[in-house]
Amino acid sequence: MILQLENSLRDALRRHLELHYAAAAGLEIVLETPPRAELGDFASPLCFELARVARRAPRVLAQEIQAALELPPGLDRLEIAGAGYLNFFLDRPALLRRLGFTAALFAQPPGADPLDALAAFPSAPPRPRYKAKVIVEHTNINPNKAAHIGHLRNAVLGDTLVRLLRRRGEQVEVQNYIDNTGVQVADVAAAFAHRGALGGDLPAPGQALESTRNARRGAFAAGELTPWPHFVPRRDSAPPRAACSFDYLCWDVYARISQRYQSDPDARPWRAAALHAIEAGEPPLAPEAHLIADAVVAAHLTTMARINVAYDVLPRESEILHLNFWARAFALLRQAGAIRLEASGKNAGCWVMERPGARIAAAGDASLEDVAAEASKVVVRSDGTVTYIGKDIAYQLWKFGLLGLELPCRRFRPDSAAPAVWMSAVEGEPDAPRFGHAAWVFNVIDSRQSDLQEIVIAGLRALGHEAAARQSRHFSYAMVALTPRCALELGYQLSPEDLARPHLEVSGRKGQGVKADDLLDRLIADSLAEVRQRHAGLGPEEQFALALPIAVGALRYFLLKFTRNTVIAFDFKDALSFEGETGPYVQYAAVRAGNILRKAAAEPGLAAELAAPFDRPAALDAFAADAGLWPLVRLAAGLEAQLEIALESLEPAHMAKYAFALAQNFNNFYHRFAVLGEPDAARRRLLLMLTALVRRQLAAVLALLGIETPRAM
RNA sequence: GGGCGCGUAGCUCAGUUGGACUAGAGCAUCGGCCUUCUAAGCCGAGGGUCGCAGGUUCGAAUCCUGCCGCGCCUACCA
Repeated sequence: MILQLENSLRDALRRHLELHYAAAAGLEIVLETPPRAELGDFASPLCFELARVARRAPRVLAQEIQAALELPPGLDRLEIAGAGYLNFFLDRPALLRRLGFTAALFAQPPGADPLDALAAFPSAPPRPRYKAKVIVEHTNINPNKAAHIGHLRNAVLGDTLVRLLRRRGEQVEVQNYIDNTGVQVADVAAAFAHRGALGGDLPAPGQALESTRNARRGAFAAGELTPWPHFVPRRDSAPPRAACSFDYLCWDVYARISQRYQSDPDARPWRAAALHAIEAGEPPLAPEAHLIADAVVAAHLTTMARINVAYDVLPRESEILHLNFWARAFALLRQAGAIRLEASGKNAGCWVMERPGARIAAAGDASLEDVAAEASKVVVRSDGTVTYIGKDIAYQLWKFGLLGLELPCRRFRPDSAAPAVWMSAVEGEPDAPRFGHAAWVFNVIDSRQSDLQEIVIAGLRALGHEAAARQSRHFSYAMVALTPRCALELGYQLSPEDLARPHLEVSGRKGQGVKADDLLDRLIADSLAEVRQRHAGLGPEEQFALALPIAVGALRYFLLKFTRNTVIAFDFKDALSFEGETGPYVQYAAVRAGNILRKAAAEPGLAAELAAPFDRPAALDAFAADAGLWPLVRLAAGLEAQLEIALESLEPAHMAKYAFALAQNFNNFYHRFAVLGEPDAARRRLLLMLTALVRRQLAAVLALLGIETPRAM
């Protein structure tokens, strides 16, 4: 609502400047929200900027503009403040009408939840910017072990980006790339293959998978676990997650084989042999590796479903290789001269690509050859196998439809409770959608890989795909690390240097890190304990249904409130908090607003009043002029404008901050105004309409963050 | 060595792309508020040389330069 007015005001200002101030050409029209509501609804410091080029005093220019500017409809007046600020005031009663303040609130069949009626209120129409398919690639967890908090940050950021884009009306395809032929899967497959030498009582992978599955099914059938996707223990007799989760089992297997490589040089060839067997499709290791990877993928999808993250398609690396995506890309790269076969130096025998913008530094003791080698990246190893860079260039080309190949797909686990998702396959199903062919691509990958992402984009450029290179975005974010305190809490041994560090990187190889499902389980246990205290009268199922969205809300908000390039130093104390700047705080505000509305709808006299439109213009004007109430209206109506800022800066944290600010303002309102106790009927009606507006916007912004609004808290 | 990022209250972080007398939140600490639409809340207090030094300009936490400190990357791993 506000966004449309803001845009029309910006257009009016631009036209006015073009017409009257030749010097203003190319000047950006900056509109911001004034620090205090009495200063107006939009402010522009453009006269200061204009003063510089027009060589006249800002205040004089402001007065000229004030006298001559024709305000677009919906705006009431323009005031000058300070040294030359332009402060614009909305036609506030008109905005209230557009926001539905005079419409009937609850005209609906009896028995329905009155809050459902809020969906009928006007909201801004979608305004897509890209006007073409957008691919967002996220999650991308190596399918060899359970997901940890670092993976959660990726998935939550990616999923929220998708939600923001879709809300703006963009056509988005969500891809989750599965590296099922890489070193990490090979390591776990090798561990199973050498389980005799590894010691312990590890069964064959198929058997291990079957036994964890049976353990889970048995516990579920016995009523000890909640249904998919959470599988949370209902009783103390329920098996721990580690006993019935194949990805947990693999977590330990991976840690064991990694340690074995460290301590036993004789074990190291296992890895290369496994990689070779997987690539050649040799049984039994290759089919076992596929079994392991697909089972772990299924576990990851379940984990992500717990926090409302879903995908459209899962392209697997095995198809990138076997369907000759790489072979095609390799031919294209050679043809274009983008890669060359190195004849000498440390990369002799490799196909390499120049690092973009690489400069030969004046190196101290490094030889010239080494310095040159550092400026180039290996795309094909001397043994003829392709590196990540090569595969990713092929994948990126396919995303843009530039490879000339289609990716056949089959339904992944169509018989499971999970939502439908497609997975690449050598032979696809005929009714599979046509994936790829996007105009914009966002790769959600942590900032440690920004170097590689730049090289991939340089690869597109080297092939002459300038537009695709420009429209490839590395949506980067900093890693999740552990505070030393948290690492100690988890029982890890730390060196004195580690203890002094601000944060510690998690190491999957050492089996270190906080597993995603463990964290969620703790959050659910904590929120369930709260719910039991507050809603002792509810049955266990209902209590659980309330506790779930609160736990998920806490987790998603925690991961979203940090801006992307802030390293999250993970600490249980902060992550498990439900107070202050948290998801549950925002949910609580929404629930409180809903409670007022439900109570209003339950009072027969009031409900009848609310079912009719509101016709008291004088009361509406007085309400619009109330300086104590307007800031909340202004803030609540600004959702779309905030969405634009969040998308412009690709910063989901901006949306999280907005959600918190709105909740905070509403909580303040909640304490200052007794809505249902308001004696003046007309004013009570308007306070209720404001409550309805805020409830609607809070639920909407929470949904954008992938957080549900619980029915009660 | 080079590249990228960071340095703001005791702690964890925001800061609308250079703007508005007083740099904002949350946590922690201290003090108040439940007979009222749920206290997962509200109100208040203390706490800051925005790493340091220069520069650019009407105006700098924000831009430029140089230092200091920290993190990540700089593999024929991804």
